[in-house]
Amino acid sequence: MSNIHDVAKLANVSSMTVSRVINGKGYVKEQTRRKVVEAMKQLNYVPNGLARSLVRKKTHTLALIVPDIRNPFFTTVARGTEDMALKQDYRVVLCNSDENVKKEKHYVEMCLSIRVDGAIVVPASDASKQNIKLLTDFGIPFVLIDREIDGVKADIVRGDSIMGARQLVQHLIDAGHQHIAIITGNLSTSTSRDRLLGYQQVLAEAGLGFRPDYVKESSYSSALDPALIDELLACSPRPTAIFTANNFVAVQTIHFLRQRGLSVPEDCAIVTFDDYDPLSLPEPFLTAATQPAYNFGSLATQMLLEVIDGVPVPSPRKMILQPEVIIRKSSVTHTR
Amino acid sequence: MSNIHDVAKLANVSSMTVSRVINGKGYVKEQTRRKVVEAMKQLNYVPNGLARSLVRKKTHTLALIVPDIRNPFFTTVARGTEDMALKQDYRVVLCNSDENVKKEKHYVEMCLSIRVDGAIVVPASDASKQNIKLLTDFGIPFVLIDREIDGVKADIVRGDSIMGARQLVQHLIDAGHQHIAIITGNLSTSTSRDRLLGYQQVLAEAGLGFRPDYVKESSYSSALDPALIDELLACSPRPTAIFTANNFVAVQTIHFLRQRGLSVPEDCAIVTFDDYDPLSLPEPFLTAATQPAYNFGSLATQMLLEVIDGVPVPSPRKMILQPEVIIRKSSVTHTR
DNA sequence: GTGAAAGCGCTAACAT
DNA sequence: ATGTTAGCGCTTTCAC
Repeated sequence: MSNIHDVAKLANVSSMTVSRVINGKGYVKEQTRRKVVEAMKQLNYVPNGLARSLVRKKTHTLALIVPDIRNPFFTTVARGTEDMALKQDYRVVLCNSDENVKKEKHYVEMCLSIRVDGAIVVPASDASKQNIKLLTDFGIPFVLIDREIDGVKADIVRGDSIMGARQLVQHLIDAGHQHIAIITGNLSTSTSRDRLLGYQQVLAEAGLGFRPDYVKESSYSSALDPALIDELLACSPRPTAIFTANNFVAVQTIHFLRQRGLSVPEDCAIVTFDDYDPLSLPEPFLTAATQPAYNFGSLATQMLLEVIDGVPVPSPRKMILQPEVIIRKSSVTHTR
Repeated sequence: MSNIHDVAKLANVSSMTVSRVINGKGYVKEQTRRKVVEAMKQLNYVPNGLARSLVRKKTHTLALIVPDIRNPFFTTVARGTEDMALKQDYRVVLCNSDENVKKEKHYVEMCLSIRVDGAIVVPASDASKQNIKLLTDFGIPFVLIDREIDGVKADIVRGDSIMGARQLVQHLIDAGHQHIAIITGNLSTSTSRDRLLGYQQVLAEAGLGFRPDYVKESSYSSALDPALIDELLACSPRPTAIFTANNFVAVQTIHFLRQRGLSVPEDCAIVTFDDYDPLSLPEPFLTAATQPAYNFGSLATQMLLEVIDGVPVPSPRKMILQPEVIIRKSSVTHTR
């Protein structure tokens, strides 16, 4: 692989002139320029990005750290990020934390090592605080997506989990449900806490009272423990509806309910946060509070690039996008 | 951000000694080592990966180029790749070609510029040949996944599309279907051609004869044109079953059929290649030839790293994994 | 318009 | 066991 000196030699100029041609700045006589371009072609020259980044102190690389790339929600976030980044000539290194703060730390350290220009992070949990601090300490600009971190002031793009939860639970109450359970995600994430909060608020407002045994904590990404379902079913009275933390939990909940001979929505209605991805269902079934995942990604990237480019903006900036509740069969018993 | 010289100065040693400590090779007196480690901590020192890669001519970075990160199949491939790469201390830059050879080229050029150590590619189409040639020209090791390219000899991990197609179509014939249509992916991909081939083979063997008007070409990732469905329905006799190119096409086909008042499988059975991702369906519906996507990713990465490490292996190596056909409701009319 | 020198932060190779 | 020198491939700065 040839380098800038090879090109310079072949074109009978200095490497500085070649550099000017590559970057299109500084004065170069048209004739010289052509000689150089010709030499570059002949040698199949591709500038070495490493060397360039080293001297310029700019890598044109962003990191996107998400908890689970298999979740369609984050995949869509990734597309939003990638499209926006590409548009502004940045590349994105995709990192998968597995909802694991330690793995997340590994990736943050990688970010430092390869000198990314900025990071977009969906924090694994509140304990991600230490990882965020690393970014701060090293002066790497970042934007959070989806989840706030307790005690961290940072730019963020997220949904309104309280509001989404309120609407979903209100919908159940309107449909006549009085015994509504909830399966939350890991409560060390802000979205889980907010969804629980919205649930509690609406129950209280409806005078339905809060039953701790109707609340089960699970996780957004890992396997749902069927024992939780059994515990809920053993409650008296048995819940007639469940609000699940996200698409993933919903699917598994339905699965376990059916396994136990219960049908949805007749025996138990289900509402959830986050839709399936559009590709997945021939016939959408789940009542869901859907979020504009693609926009989460593209907006966060836009915000990040503004910070990187030194655009003067107030800090921290919080963009809170409203979910849209879509009523489907999983929560509607009677045909209208 | 401090550099190796700062550390050296603080520890009262040369930067070479610091380098030895960082890399844990060469002799360093324990006492010196401790001084250096102390200095590194104090300065929050993180070695500059760019400089290191530049001199070592090794980036410990792989590129994974896939046609669509939103397709669960490729997402799972990505996880397999990432997990295996991480295990061997490589990072993965994820690139999305959008089934678009031009965008793919952009990413290949990026690979050259950032000097990735190797690439894993699901080629967008046969026209990806030129992009593959770029990699070859610059001596960048690569492994293909899923799709062969006409006239390119390269390491590859892929499924057996012919066999999968054969089994799916045979299943339909066994169920009594005589009029079986097919909606293929873009025929400039080898998998599409192979699936069509398997379809034709089995029809011929069953003496059913091949009807060109039963064959429609679509695409794996982009929107299905409903006109294709109308054309199929207008055939005489009307097909009683359709073999679709992949999960994506299947879902859209079912959607359009239902829109036209036909039910699946009663009015028209559906079989397809590639399953949904496990997260997506509370109640799996589609009869599918499923492929071990995670293994595609991890095996390909393993092969690639062997090449990079100069392990002597025969070349090209082809790993062809068998699909598993799972019969579900979309193709079974009668309860047994 | 073009070039020479210096240096980005690191390590390989050769001292000592 | 540690240091010195040179150079990876590029750009910044200043000179001509």
